[in-house]
Amino acid sequence: MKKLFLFDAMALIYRAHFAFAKTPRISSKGLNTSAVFGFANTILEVIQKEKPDYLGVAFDTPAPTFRHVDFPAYKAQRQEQPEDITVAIPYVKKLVEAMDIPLLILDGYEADDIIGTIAKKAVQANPEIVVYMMTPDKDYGQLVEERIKMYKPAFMGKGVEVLGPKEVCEKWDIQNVDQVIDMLSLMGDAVDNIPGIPGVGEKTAQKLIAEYGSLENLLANTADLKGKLKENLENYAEQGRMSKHLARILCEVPIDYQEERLLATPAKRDLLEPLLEELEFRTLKKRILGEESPVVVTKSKAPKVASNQIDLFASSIEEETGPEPSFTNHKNLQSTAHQYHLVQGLAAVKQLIQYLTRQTSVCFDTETTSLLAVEAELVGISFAYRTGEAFYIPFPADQTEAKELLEPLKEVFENEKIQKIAQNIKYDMSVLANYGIEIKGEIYDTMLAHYLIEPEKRHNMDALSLAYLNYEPLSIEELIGKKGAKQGNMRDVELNLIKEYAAEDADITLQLKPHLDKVLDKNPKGKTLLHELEMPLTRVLSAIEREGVNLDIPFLKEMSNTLESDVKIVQERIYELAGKQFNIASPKQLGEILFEKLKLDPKAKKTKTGQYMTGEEILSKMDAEHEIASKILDFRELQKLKSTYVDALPQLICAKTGRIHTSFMQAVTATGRLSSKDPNLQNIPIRTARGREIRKAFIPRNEDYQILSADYSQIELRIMAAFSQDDSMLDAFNKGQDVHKATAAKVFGVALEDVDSDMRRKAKTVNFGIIYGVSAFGLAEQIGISRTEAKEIIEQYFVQFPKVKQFMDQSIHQARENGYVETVMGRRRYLRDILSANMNERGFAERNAINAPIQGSAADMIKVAMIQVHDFLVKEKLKTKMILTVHDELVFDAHKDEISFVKDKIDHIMCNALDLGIKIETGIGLGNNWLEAH
DNA sequence: GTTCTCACG
DNA sequence: ACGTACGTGAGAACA
Repeated sequence: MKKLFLFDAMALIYRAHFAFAKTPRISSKGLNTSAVFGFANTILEVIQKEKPDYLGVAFDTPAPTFRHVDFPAYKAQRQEQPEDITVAIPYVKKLVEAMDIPLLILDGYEADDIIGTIAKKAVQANPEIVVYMMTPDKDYGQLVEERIKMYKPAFMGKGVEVLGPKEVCEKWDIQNVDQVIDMLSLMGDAVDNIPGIPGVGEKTAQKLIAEYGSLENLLANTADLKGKLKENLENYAEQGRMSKHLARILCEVPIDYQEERLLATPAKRDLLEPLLEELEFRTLKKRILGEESPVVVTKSKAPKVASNQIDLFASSIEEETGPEPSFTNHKNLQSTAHQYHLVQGLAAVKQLIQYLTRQTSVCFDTETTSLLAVEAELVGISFAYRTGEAFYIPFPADQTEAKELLEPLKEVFENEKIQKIAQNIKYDMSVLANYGIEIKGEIYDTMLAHYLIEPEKRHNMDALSLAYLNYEPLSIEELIGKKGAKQGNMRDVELNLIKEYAAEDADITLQLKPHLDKVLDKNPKGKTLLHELEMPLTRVLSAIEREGVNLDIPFLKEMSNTLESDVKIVQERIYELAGKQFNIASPKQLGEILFEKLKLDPKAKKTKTGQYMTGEEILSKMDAEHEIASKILDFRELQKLKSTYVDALPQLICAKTGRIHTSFMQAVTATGRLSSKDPNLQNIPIRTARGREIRKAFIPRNEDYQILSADYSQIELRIMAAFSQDDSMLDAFNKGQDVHKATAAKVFGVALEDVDSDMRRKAKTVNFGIIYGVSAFGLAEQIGISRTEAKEIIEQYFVQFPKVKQFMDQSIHQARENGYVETVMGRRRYLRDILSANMNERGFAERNAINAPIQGSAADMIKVAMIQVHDFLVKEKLKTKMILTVHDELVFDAHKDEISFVKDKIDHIMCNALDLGIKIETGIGLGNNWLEAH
């Protein structure tokens, strides 16, 4: 058998161009050679591997085709041809000429029509010939027959895909290849702007074609159907017929089939050599011209057929999820009589203490002047120990007097035998700590109890009261007004009103506890998490927050000045480039300048609200096109650093302590992580050189101290390895290998020492992707490769790490069975959309099913470590203090005399916090600021 | 108050 | 057919 290879040049050029979108090949003269390079590579690979007997390259022409004439909107919506492609086309033509391959071009016809015609004529003329159509375009499926096949070139040295009639039918799930046209006429084709029938996609089209065989037969029998589908088929019947007309590849192009013209011949060395030199394709040149005869006419084996690709998240679940679980054991407090007492004066307080100290469990709530615990002054405290009754103690504004009144209450708060219940107890704990009172004994936080029951719901007291007690408590707004400038002060609230409010809060919190316990008792792990993890952690967090962090203010002031002048310079340049002044920080104005005034290529669609997208991703793609793009990125970076960090942080220094005190939120994230706010100290810059500088402002309390930072190495990936028990991955970690490198070696099928930086980079991204619940699309976006290539990499990953795939499937399966997934310690995340018929929702839930146990287990681990490290520092009465936690990192203000001792102990605790059956490692650094400590 | 953009793990 | 990696918080613009 002889082989004829026909190339669809434009389709291959587009494919190559976008495959290199993120890291284009640029020649020293600034020419983007990605498309030419990709095309050359493809053609060369085919020649060397397949040794074709006949070759031809088909091009489209700018002249209108019958499709344009019959349907004016044809390809109208296609984005304008990228400049880089326009420039590439003449080079591709030159290349084809130099290789002495015939160009197949005819005005009024597209490449697919030409290829179709030649293919059909070739097999008719020569019974000894097999035609391979080189194209990534699925429409060619309609032309396939026994001796006409589609040949999809593949990247990365992976197997190519050859599609005969059987494969095409399988791919589309149809009976014969003619139905490819029917499929396209129904579902349409966005690329070619074939409209299709509204509301009909691949799945619906498959069903319809399976039943009716063809578009015509379907349209003749719409009476069988019902609903919207019927309506659309009837209303858009004509559009469907037009679509079919457009989708059909014309095999009667008026050209002759001259076999001898297509015969493969050696390249024209004198033309090819200078061309490759000009394009700076040095290695390619060696590959082609190094050999005597690059195009060899020989017999060859049939190409291998690649296995069918796997749809990662294919699922047949169609059912809707059931109703949300709700709590029905309501009791209406409004009808319940209550007694709220005002307790004024030392004598009355002492009397109350008599009652309180007889209890094993007491609920309390503090009223203060500020939401910031470090600055808050006590206005009152309420207590409750039995339902329907509560006590409110007002405190004098004079702080000395307040302390005096508070002193006897130590008997309650510092009593080890009394359990203290409160809503968001960390706040009350911190406020009381300001007055020298430590809450001892067991603590119970209704907010955290509910967080462990339903992490994604709201956990404020009003919501809990409504959900569990069917009662809407007095709102704080009724007392002091809404948040903001107009908000009043707790101190100014009338005594009887604040008594009702405060006492009620304690009463309700007390009543919530048994309801929450009842739910938690059904989940013993959740109960353990509350008492053994979250509650002890609350004390640690309170201590960290109160400790605060020292900031180098003069340094930040200096940095602010520098940033200000730099912003001005960049801003002036942008105005100059734009030709007018405008608000650069306004995405709306910026979009208009960029895409309307300067007419730059918007690269992406608009946002939902009809605005141009001007995000980092878009602008970086544009920076080759226009200087303004990179200047705007500079402006954004500088502006962000200045406003969010450099200028904002000094404002938040506490007057009392001279340090900054963040709040670590313990009941916010869906996965079990902490979050940090006011200020957020978990997103201090580190990725860019300029941003990183800000970390120099985080300094030890004085010269006797240093900053010590300890972070887990690859913690989420290790957890993934432990969960999946994948031998290769466990092995890499236990041998202390560079996992990303090891992954690259496996996925790209090379020896460990042959992994280059690009392969490692890709493998690293894939590893992250796995943790997030990969999609080919997401991975392609992330590393700037084609979706096909991404899909291949993912497939290869799962071949190499089969148990990882198994783990992912298992997680999703578990979520479907139970409605939730859980971490090592049993922290749950409910995934109500896991059975949703909506692909989007379900896909989201499925990715969460994979990610939540991993991210959440890492959170469990660092929380255990924090508790143990804190206990150690306290027990040893060390001066070293924990001051921050950033998901996988702990930061300490470490006394120099203690460093050597503390460092090893911290490392040991972190590495052994949880035993997952895998080696855990940390990185520990020291320095005179946070940046140096890394 | 919502949207966009961008900082972190 | 759709939109697409997981989890956060903050500042500025705009409605």
